[in-house]
Order: sequence, then structure tokens, then C-alpha cells
Amino acid sequence: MADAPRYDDSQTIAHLRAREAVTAQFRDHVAAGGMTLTQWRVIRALAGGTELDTTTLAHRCVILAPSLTRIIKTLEGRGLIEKVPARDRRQRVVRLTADGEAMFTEMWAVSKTKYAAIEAAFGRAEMLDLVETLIRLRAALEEDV
Amino acid sequence: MADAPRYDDSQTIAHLRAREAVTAQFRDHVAAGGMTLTQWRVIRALAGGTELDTTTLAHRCVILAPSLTRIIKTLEGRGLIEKVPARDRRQRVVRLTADGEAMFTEMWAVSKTKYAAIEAAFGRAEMLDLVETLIRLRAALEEDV
DNA sequence: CTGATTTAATTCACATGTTAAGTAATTAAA
DNA sequence: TTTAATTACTTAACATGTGAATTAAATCAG
Repeated sequence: MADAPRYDDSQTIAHLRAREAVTAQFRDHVAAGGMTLTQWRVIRALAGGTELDTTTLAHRCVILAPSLTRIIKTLEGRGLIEKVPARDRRQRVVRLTADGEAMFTEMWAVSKTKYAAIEAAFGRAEMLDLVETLIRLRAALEEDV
Repeated sequence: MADAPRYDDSQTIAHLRAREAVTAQFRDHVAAGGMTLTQWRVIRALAGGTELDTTTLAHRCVILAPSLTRIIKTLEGRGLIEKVPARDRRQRVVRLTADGEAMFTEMWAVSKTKYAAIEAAFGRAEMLDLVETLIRLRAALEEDV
């Protein structure tokens, strides 16, 4: 049942479908660990003892501030991350707890194989090229804003 | 404040940021028309008198069924789409109303200029190549599932 | 034709995206 | 130094993403 005539914003649709396909490779694994893909991005950003304030963390994980507020609350409740006192008391600085680091280590081992599988299926050079292209696209669109 | 060391799933992050940059080009325009980007995808898929059932529409717009159920309810409430009787009474077939077509026509005129601006900023050939690459990535990941 | 199975949507429950408004702490200005 | 911005988050409110359970209709098996 082919994909219909072709809907002019194939660009938007292509992005959505590609992301859907990529995330599908990880979703089950991450869900089995009891978390969402978005939460996993936060865990990864903090792995290895990294301490970050909410703004920086949100930027690196590409999560909006209100979402991150909720995620931090959730992960803190599960004992995976904890607050760190900050000089500027407006900031909320967090890091992984020992449990959080353990969780990361365990899941990362499998995640790496998933990334490897994607590279194997699509080609390492192709993948690097795609990432570079996506970064270039973003740069092109943001400079004239 | 450069972008930090480099977080190994630059792939996921690159996808997120690129999509963020692309959607940013349209968000304000679409919001000014009183709808969300997701709703706009539905309107576009139905433009020109197209009648579609929920499953097909969801697939074309890359929206999950539960989300589409809500969106249809919303757009129907605003008089932009309407139900069409279907042979198979399990299906919900919809199309744009006259108001919906008018809304599409008005917004599409501006949207086209936004797409053109993206092509101008990034390059037409580059864009076509990127879309082709994204489709290929998806194909590579889905065949071994 | 009747009951079991499959299919198409919907509903639920919870997580996240998104914008706007609100709070508290810091910094700049008078 | 007292007030007026600014900054860093949080809350609120609503839309969408996501998986699981439910309902209604069509199809299949016997």
C-alpha cells in the first residue's frame, strides 16, 4: 500500500519517520530499564560524575525547561540523581547518585551494541555524513533568525 | 559557550536539533493561524478534497492513533473537518470542510514561502539529498526488524 | 448461522512538548 | 543601599507521545 502521492512536506515527514526508526532501536531496551528515552538522555548527560545546572542540562539534552523540571523530580524520586549545592542559589545543579551511575553503566553496555547495529545497517561513513549534514542544516536555519 | 565535549549520541541530538530548527521556521506562522504543527499536518494531508480513514491519516502524518483521535475531535469542533460515512462502520473517514479548505489555502500560501526560504538557506540539492538519506536510513533500520 | 478471531478506533494513564505566567535570587542602576 | 531589571527555575494549562486495555464491527471457522 505504497506511501501515497507525496505530500509536499516530505521533508518534515522524512525527519519524523527517520527519528521514529532510530528511536525504535532503543525504546524497548530503555523501557526495560524502567525509563523513557528522554530520561535516558538526562542520565547519559550526567554519566561519569558530571554536575550540571538545569539550563545547561536542558540545552544538552534538547529538553525544554518545564519538562526537565518534571524529569528531575521523577529521577530524584527514584534515587538516580541528586541535587548538589550551588553558589548561585537560583540554580539547581544535579548529578547522578551511585545508583544512577550503576544504572547508566548497565544500560550503556547494551546501548552501545544498538548504536553499533545502526552503524552496521546504515554504514559508518553514511552516519557521520548524516550527522554532519543535520548540524549544517541547523546552522543554516539559525543564522538568519 | 560551545557545545560541550561531545556526548556520544550526537546522532540523536543532531536529529532533535535539526528538527527543532526546521519546525521553528513554521511554528509561529501556524500558531498565528490558531493551530499546532501536528494539526497542520492533518489539514495538509486532507487538502484538496482528500478523504481518509484514521489509520491511513495517522500513518501519513506520522501521528499515533490516540493522538489523532483527539486531534480529529478538536478540528471537528472548530468546523475544519467533518466525518464522511464509510462502508466499513468501524472506520472513521474524514475530509476538510469548506472552512477547512479555506484555512488550508490561506496558510499554505505563506508556508510555501517558508519552505522556499529553507531551501534558499540550505540549498535545494542539499535538501533533496538529505531527505533521500533520511528515507534510506529508515529503510535500513526497518528491514531487519 | 453461531461463536472465536481479527481489525479499527477509542479511552486511560502517565510522560513530554509548548507557551505563558509566577517566584526567588542575583545584578544593575539611581 | 534601595529599587528596578535580569536570570534561573517552577507552575499551570493544554496538546501530543506512548503503551495497554476496551469497545464495536467485520471476518473466519466449523
